[in-house]
Amino acid sequence: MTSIIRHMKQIESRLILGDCTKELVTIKDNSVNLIFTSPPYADSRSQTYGGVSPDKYVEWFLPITKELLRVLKPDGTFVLNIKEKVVNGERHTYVIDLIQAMREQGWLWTEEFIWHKKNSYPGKWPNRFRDSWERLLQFNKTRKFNMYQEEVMVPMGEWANRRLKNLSETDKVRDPSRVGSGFGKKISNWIGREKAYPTNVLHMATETRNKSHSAVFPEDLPEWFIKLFTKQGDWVLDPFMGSGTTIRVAQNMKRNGIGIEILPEYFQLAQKDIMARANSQLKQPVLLEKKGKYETTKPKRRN
Amino acid sequence: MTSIIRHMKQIESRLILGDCTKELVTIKDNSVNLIFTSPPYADSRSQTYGGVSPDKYVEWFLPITKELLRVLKPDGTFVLNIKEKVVNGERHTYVIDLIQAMREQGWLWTEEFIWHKKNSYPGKWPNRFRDSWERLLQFNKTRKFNMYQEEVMVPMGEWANRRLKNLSETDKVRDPSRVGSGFGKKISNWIGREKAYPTNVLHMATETRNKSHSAVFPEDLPEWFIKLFTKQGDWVLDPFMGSGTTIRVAQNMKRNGIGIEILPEYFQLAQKDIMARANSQLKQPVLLEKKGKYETTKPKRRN
DNA sequence: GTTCCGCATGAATCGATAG
DNA sequence: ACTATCGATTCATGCGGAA
Repeated sequence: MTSIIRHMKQIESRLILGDCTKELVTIKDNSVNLIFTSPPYADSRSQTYGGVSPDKYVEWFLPITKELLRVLKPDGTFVLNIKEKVVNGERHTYVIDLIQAMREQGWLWTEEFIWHKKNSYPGKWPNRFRDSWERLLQFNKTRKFNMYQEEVMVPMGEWANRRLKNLSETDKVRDPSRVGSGFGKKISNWIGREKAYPTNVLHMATETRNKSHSAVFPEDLPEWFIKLFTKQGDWVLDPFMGSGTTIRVAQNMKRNGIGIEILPEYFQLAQKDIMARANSQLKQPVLLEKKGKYETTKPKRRN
Repeated sequence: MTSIIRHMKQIESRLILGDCTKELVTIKDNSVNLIFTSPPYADSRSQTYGGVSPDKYVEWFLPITKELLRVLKPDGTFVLNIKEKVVNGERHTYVIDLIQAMREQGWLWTEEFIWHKKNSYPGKWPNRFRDSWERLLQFNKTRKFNMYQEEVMVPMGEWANRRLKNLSETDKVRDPSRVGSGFGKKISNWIGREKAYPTNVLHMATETRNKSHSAVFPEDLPEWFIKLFTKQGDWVLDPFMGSGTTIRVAQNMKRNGIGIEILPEYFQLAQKDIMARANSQLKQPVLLEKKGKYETTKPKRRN
């Protein structure tokens, strides 16, 4: 089943109930600007998703990434939030295996961001501390991808105020590094700046807001990447939509969204939420289409 | 050339000038409790180390890890500080290749800690932000390894921080930000208060103190792992000693040390520093032995 | 002694330009 | 075309001198 929710300014959210291994074929080649997703981790959430065994994870995921490679625009980006499971006391290698296999498919592994989960659960095991970070793997199709770095700049700290008060003579000229790295500094360049570029470590708390879905990331996370890699009117895809965080954020940021979810409960949650937001934002959202062999929700149509 | 510096309580630091691919054979099987090292990264420091090309990195490193596997005690731990280079806009895979190759050698990849470099270099590029983290890969020989988790406990989060801040404002005690990071030396001040186990994300600044060696990590880093994986009298090995940070910290913490360094300049720095500390601590350090084909430093003997 | 403040420094990377 | 060098980007930290 597919719902297409049209918002103002021709922005729409297309929600698909189904298995992304099958539903991705309905998406056109080179049509998506950003894929942001957090697939079911191996063997986890087994009660909800059926679980994929760690040993078969790559085999299971590769046909999907192949389709993602097809639908992504050449200047688009794929951000994959993933974490390997500990199996029998050892970190399983399916994530690094996946990176290598995706490179063979043609993906470029351009970056690995770290999501530091500031408020991760307390707890430890006899041979292990709490795991409070996850990988955000960035893949691209080409080296010329769009990146809107200014959009995620952060306010400069107090440092600027303190440092820029009194400029010495060396500050006014470029001061080259002495170790031959070619790295230098020119302090006077910073005058008047209010913002600084971030790093590839993201400090964000986990969110517990949406209790009906077992694997929610904070809205900040997709928001940051949507800002960084898309502009208004672009297309954002989440093939493992869950309760719809990514697509909802995309909607709020005036990006078109395509979300695919296999489980009816989550699909309905996402649909309800996104319709409600469209409602409150627009006063005239339109549920354009709804079709499929099996109707799992009551038809919903407002104004 | 080898120097053996004996400290009080039978603690000694054995410093070896030479190539670790050759010198490791002098170390007995199953004799080391912790290996903590930061090998030269691919292609970096080429002016000093000759540089290993990313494509040949695994091939170059594997014979060394094989020896390390031999000398490590069954309940010991190997912590490898490493980072992949960006080559032609893409993260090179030599680090993940290495993990896989080491597993085939018999290593268990038990954990990956993240070192978040709070003060990483400035700079951004058209398609990349500053890289402000590094991997600390934990490998083990068996699943039953020693881990002294209580030794690295940190004050409880918010609660303790707030309390600490109030204290410091009224009493002007100390810089609270250091304590907040949880990994400083001031933790001992808070014994008896509420403590929590840390996570696998370590927030530490890179060090700018040691001007003669270009690639120093902060002392806090080896200190944390030495606390976690060894007790007094244990043996710590660093096959890429550099200017001796790991062995120096081990010495201060009353662990025996073995450090191997190929470059005479760094070796001498390490030796001088470790002798000096032994001197100041003990009043009676003994330089027990010094032998080798080539003497690169003047014999040094103090009592 | 202690606090304050200026200052040099560093496992970097990309694209343009030169050889 | 292919490789080597160069310039640009920009900030937390510890140290040391000053107050």
